[in-house]
Amino acid sequence: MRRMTARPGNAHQARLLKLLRDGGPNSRAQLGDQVDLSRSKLAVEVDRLLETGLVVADGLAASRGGRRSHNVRLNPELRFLGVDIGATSVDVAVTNAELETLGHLNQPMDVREGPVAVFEQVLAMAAKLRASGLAEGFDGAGIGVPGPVRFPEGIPVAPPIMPGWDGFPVREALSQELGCPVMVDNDVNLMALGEQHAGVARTVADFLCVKIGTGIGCGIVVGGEVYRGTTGSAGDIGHIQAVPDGRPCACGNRGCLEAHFSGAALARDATEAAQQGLSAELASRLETNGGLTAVDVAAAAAAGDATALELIREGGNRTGQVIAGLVSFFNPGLVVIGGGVTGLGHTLLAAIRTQVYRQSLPLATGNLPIVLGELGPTAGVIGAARLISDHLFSPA
Amino acid sequence: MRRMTARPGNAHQARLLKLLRDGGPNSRAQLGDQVDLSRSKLAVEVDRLLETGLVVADGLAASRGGRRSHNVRLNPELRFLGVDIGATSVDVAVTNAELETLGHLNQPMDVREGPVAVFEQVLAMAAKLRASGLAEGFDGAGIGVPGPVRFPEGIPVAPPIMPGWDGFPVREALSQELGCPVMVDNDVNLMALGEQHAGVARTVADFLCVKIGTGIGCGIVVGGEVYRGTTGSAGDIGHIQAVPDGRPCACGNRGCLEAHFSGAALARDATEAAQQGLSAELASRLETNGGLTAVDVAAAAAAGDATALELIREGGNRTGQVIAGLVSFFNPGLVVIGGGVTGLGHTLLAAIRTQVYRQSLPLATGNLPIVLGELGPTAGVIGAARLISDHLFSPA
DNA sequence: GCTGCTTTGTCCTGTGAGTGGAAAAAGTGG
DNA sequence: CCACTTTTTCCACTCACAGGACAAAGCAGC
Repeated sequence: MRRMTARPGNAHQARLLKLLRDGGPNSRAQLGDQVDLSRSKLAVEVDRLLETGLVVADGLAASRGGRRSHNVRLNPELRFLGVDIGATSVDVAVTNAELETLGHLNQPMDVREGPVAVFEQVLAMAAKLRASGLAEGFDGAGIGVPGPVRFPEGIPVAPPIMPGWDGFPVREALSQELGCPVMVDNDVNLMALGEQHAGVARTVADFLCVKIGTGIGCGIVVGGEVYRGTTGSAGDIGHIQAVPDGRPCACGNRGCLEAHFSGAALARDATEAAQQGLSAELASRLETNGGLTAVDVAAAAAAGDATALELIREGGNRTGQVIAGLVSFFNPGLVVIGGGVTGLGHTLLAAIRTQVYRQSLPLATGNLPIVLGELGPTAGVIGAARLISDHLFSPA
Repeated sequence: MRRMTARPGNAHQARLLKLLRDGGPNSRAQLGDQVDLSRSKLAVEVDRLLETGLVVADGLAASRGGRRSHNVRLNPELRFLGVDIGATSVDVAVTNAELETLGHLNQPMDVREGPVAVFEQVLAMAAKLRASGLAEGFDGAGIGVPGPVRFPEGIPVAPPIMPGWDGFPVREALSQELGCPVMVDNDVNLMALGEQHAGVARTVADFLCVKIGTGIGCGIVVGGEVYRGTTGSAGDIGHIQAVPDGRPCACGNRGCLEAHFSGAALARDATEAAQQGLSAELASRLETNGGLTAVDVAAAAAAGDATALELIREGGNRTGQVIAGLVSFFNPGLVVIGGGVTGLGHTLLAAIRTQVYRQSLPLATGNLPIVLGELGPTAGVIGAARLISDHLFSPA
């Protein structure tokens, strides 16, 4: 199949495409109920979309009491590629134009190997998905990287945990390789987009999405739009001071949140505890696996290990303290917690909630849900697909 | 003069009004250069604005090499009222439609006397300004109050420092009394608007405006628009924890920024220091005035008093620490410091800068000016006038 | 003061977006 | 088969707006 290259010709068409993306197949009459256009105008725009091939006819709709309406839907052959590059693993997924995941691969990988090696692997994974018959090609791709991005150009800037990526033209390079439009963003922003599109944040205009993985970051959504800050580093909360004169951090300061709680810090603290003989559970795991990760701590906690629980609780307290500050400042309508350590589950959530509800003022917390993300590891790739579809479904 | 009641009939007219407000008298030709409209269309819209009386002819412009163009300007008889209610004083100013301050009054006053008493005084001040010939009436008024506001309705909600105001229909009541449209907002947001309109933030889309007065608050501007949060309490940074297990705060927690540094806290600490004999300078001022305020501390610091300087420096450090966190999170293009304690000047600013530049990452601070507000005590009233003019100069 | 050139303002017509009514087409339930 | 509903198409009409033609006004040089 030839890849689609069409873009909506005006704001009405863009609106219709997004309705079809978010609401699935729809009758012309139903579409008419949702947009404020006359029937005649709507018919014209739908016809034009059909001509471009972005939208196809899809049989007759159920009757609403009279003549049955003709259904339309986004072309089911459209394919988006969602890529979520984490610090220690990569997720690649294929979606249709309605952003339903058709296939999903996950592989361990170290970002520090640099963009060339990483993208070789990403392209191989994409090829594998294509080979399995899920796609003949891609109409667009969204890429998430674990660091700040100069968004308009799609270029990582000064990423602390991924040296070698600074200034690498990710968007340009991948667009070339994949032969389709590409958008690049911070992985945390994509998680926020994912939860907004298909997760817990569907109905909230202003929310925060805190991702606790190898590092800690925060997606900020203002009025339904991701806010990226002046230089693309908004939401970089890992280096907010959580403990005065606390642990030294890679950034050169002391007491950064990330130095006290994150996947990496948790693994380090757990190993330390195991070596000091504070926890038999952790020690045995350390021996078996030759190392500890956040997953081990989660398992130990689930098994009732007091040390593991305490580590989680303390980390949650630190995180909650920082989030409490952000809540006072930003007054969001929702806080989503996600990322690798969500396995720590309700122990973590409870600690965070306790801090926030205690420290922030009632007006800000009164009606503020603090919840775990709904999409888990797929939030990133769905967000990535959403990113590129938002781009492609906007007037050229 | 009969008050104007007209509003722009469409987005073009709104655009033109704002150009005339921000750029002063302008020729039709110049306006044409700034908006993307054909000359014919422009002429029609300008004529309609002339008909409404919002805009008047203003002679001939200088020649640009050919026929001289006709100038137009906002009706010079339009008057806006800007009211900035602080915790301990009230500012009232009259502006023309170009938001130039024509008259300004300031009076001490305690908000805790409640809305009825306060507005009695505000109305008296407005009447005084009117009586001095500056205005025959008002076409709109903007009101700033020192606490969170449910913005669409113009009603204070759960304001900690102004009991008795909760739920008082400020907008409705004042609109009745003044006989003109009224908009109400948090005083910090208005300061941000003021600095954006006529101060240091004219060219910045995303910035923070930290006001340190009796309390501490922060105006947030995202993409040129004030962000107010889900319940109107965004920017309420006074109760972010600055010192773990620090001083008890009126809100019930410990270590809130406001408990450690603010006009009130500074006065308290200075008094304590004077009583303990730590500073002769402060002690003598305490004796003379029967009490100390932030102004005394500023004066003592200017006179070189070590204790006063240390108080300011410590407060600046605390504030800087909190701001550093906000900078990491929000990645603004500018931070403005304002409010009553700006008298503390560069000692304070230096302390804040040190903290922020040390604690936040280079990508966020690399090109981040941290400056004092340019407008001082007039920022609030100018912001108030700007608020109501933005409202009135938008399509009905 | 006259002449050629530039800019500004006005008038007028053409175009394309969009609305809303009428009528035809396609169903449903009795 | 009939009365009624919904969907779709068709068409005439309105309105916003662009852009060209032309007149008015001003400048600079002679």
